[in-house]
Amino acid sequence: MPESPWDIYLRNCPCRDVLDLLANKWTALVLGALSRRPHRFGELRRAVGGISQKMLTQNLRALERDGLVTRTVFPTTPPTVEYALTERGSSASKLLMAVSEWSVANFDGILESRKGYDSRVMEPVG
Amino acid sequence: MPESPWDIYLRNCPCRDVLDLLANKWTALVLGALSRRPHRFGELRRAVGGISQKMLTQNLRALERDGLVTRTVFPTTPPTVEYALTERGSSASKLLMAVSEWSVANFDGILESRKGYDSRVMEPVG
DNA sequence: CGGAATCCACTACGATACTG
DNA sequence: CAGTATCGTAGTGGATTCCG
Repeated sequence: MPESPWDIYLRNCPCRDVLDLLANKWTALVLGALSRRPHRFGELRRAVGGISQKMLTQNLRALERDGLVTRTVFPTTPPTVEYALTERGSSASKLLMAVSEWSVANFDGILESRKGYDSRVMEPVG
Repeated sequence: MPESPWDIYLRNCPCRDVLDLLANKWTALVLGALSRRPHRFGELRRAVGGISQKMLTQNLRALERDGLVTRTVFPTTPPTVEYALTERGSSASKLLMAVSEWSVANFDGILESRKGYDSRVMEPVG
C-alpha cells in the first residue's frame, strides 16, 4: 500500500490552509478560552496570555472569516465587542483541547527525552 | 467560574512549547505520513509535499528531540535513514490525524463562510 | 475599550551549493 | 541519498501611536 487516496488528496488540496489555521501557535489557546464562555477582546487577551493585540486581532479575523467565531459589537461607550464560538468553532475546539491536554500530559516525558537528546548531541566542548 | 486552574496552568506553563511543536505547519502532515509506515527522508519529503528539505530536517530534529520519532541510520552507501514513530509520537499522531480530517471535512463549509465574509468586508471599490 | 496603522527587529523559509 | 552551510528575501510579530 504505497499511498492512500486520503494522503494524496490532503497533499494536493487547498484545504491545507485550513489545517494551517488550526495548526497555528495561538488558535488552540484562543478556541480553548472561548470554549468555556464568550470573551471580550482584552479579556481574551489576558486569558490566552502572551499574545500581542496585533496577533490576537489577526487570529480572530481569520477565525471569524472561516466561521469558527462570531464577533458581536455592542454600541456602548466605550465599545464592547464579544467573541464567541460558532457551532463549527466548537467542534474544532474539542479537537484542539485534546491536543492541548496531550501537551500538558506528556510534558514531563518530553522534558526527559530532551535532556537525553541534548546530552547525546552536544558532546563535551572543552 | 472566572478561570479554571487548567487555564492558568496552561497559560503559565513552559509546556506551551510542546503545543507549539504540535501546532506547527508541518507536524501534522509529517506524523500523519509516518503513522502509516516508517519513511526514508526523501520519501517522507514527497509524502508530505511542498516542504523544503531544510524545514523537514528541522522538524524531524525537533520531533526526534521530543521523542516523537526515531531516526535510524543504516550504514549503506548511499546512506539510508529511516524515520518512524515512537509510542509517544503515535499517540500524538492520532490527535493530529483527527485535526487533519476535520480540515478536509469542513473545507467546503469554510469556503462558503469565506465567500460571505469577503463580500461583506470588501465593499465595492469603484 | 477595541482596534487600525506605522515602524522595525527578527527569523522563518526557500534556493543554491557543497559534503560524506 | 541525506544531509550541512550560506545567503537572501519575505513575512512574523512586538512596541508604539493614534482613532472611534
